Amino acid sequence: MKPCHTFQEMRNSKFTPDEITVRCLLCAFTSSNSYCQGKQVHSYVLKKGFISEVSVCNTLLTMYAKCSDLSDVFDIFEEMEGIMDLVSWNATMTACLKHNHNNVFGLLRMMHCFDHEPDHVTLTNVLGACAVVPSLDKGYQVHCFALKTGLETEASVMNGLIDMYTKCGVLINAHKLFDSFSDPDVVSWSSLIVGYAQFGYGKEALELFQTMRNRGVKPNHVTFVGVLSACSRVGLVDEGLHYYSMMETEYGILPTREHCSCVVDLLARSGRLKEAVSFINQMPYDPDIVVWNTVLAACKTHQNAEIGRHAAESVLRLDPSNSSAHVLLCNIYASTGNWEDVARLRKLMRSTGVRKAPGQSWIEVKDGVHVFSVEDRSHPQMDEIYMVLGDLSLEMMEAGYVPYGGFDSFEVVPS
DNA sequence: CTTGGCAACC
Repeated sequence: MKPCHTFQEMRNSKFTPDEITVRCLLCAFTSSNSYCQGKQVHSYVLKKGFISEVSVCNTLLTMYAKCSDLSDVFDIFEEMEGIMDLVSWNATMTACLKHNHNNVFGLLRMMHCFDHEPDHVTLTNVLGACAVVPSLDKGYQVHCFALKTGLETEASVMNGLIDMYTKCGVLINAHKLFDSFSDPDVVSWSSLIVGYAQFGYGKEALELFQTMRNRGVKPNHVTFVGVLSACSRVGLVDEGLHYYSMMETEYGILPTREHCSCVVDLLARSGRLKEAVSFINQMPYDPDIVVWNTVLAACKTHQNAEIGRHAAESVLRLDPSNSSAHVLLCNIYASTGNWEDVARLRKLMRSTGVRKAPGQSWIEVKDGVHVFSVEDRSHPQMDEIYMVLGDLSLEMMEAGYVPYGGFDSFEVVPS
């Protein structure tokens, strides 16, 4: 029986729907992602005057956050002045975080002005926002607040802190916090494993995975993404393939698209390019741009023109304006002396106006964000920055560092 | 019967 039919039947009966009925309906439409039906309930809510009920508004906020965009969420939120409670603030923050809107900190300041005290849901959201920037400065402030209020003991806050420190690259803090946690769950373990894997500590990640299993915590699909990428980073290809099959046979977890991408990365990065392509051909998903880009990058490293050409052409079929695939394909044609195709591709790029998007990086210093892009020398302290950069580059080379892609792509001073 | 299925490949 569908919720809308039950609702219709109820309206024809002697029972009158109340705000609880409405909330249940909204929950149902939120989980089935039914925007149109959710909107109809919204109209009903307005007609029957339930809009003055704060819990109904909160459920509306959640429904729009899941089924629509932020403008619908803010429309409701702005109409709620005077009746909003802690849940309203939290639901709106969750919506901002979900839609990558950078207003979580603004909402935190606003809720403070409205005399609402943050709870563990608020802190979990704010920590999530610290992790995406990422901002260690703000993260430390939230950590202090969590200690002061005792919210640190809350599992979601603890996991949020572990994830925040991981994303900020301070694995020591993440691990310390993890050790102080009496009862780490699958999320805590996975955050740490993924963190170690991402920063290149594959061995440590795999050791953590082993300890986790020994302690009887059941890994899930996210844990395995971490495990597979850990294997990929340190070149443990056969171990990675072993974990990939273990995932299904021992834990009954069916591989998602992410797991398949990890296996492609695992094979391609180590130079087993043919196997990577045959894995792509037999995996249960249509290959997307991510997997072909992975293969393409690996072909560049391992100097494989034949598969590289296939990968680049596949990327361009899915995204005809992909500039880096154009450039790499050009290089592949050139490396095999295929000058006709080089000329053809260069002409095509000029006529379609495909240009390489400039790379950007940024760093947060105190309360300002400093942005840098290629060949941009507009920063007021540029001379000092390049002096330090030059020293660092020398030190790195003396230590034996060879940049990815070789020295020809390594520029100390822009031309 | 109102906020959280938190953590994820390049």
